[in-house]
Amino acid sequence: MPTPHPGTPVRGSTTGRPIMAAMDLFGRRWALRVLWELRAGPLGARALLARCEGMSSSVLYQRLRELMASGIIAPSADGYELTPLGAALSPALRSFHEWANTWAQAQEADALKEPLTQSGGG
Amino acid sequence: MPTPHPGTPVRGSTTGRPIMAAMDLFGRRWALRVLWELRAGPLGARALLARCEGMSSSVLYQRLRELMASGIIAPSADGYELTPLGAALSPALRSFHEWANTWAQAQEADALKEPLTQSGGG
DNA sequence: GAGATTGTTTCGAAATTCGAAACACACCCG
DNA sequence: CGGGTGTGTTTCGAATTTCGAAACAATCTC
Repeated sequence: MPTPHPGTPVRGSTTGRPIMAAMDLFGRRWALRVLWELRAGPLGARALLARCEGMSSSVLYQRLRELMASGIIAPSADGYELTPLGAALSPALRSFHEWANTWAQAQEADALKEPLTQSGGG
Repeated sequence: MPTPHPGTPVRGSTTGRPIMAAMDLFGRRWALRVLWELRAGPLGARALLARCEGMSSSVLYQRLRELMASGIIAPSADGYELTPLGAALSPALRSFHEWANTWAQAQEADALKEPLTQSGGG
């Protein structure tokens, strides 16, 4: 399970197109979440574990290694922090966040339209 | 492994914050990739399998079920297609794509700075 | 130097994904 | 109608990934 790099074949694509390498990297459990938690500033390993309920430390360190190898995060005095490259992901994460809110609204709308789980919807 | 929904506890968060549900959903292998492949228009299951080298059909159908349950994709006459909600992910995917290109450039720059794997860099 | 806090690794168990094969259904050709 | 071909989908054992809990190391406090 090598860390994907742009320009190198990855799982899902032999071409090494950067977007494919990125999707291999971020399609791993907790990878996006770790970046999300680091967006506001550095955090230590145990702080990250505390914020990501259910993440096991073995996976955290696996992800940290991968993200460091990718140049997205780096160790700092206060734990781990986004590098400039990692910070460049912020627009994408923000866009993601906005979409998630749209999603939530759509689900609420659906719930109103389909009160089928209750007998006497009103 | 229930399909995550905004407003409902998911792996990694009991709060059900939409962004957490989204990260649970998209942090599964091939999920982002399937959306990426569908961004330009509908594709059938076998076409998706062909585009995603190495994806097994069992996982494809698992992801398709989850994405349908989430209202992100829907069956169409030509296979599967993004719903309006799914299409709303395009800005995020595009932003992601741009970042991946930045990443690739950063890696090229690094390669020039550290010709340590060759004895007589030049 | 004992206790508390954080960083990190280890390892068996559980969950996920792979990989290949099979079944079902429609379509086309003769 | 009978046989190929192409697509959609499910199944199941093997391989990989993640979980979960524990342990060890290093730092800081008192």
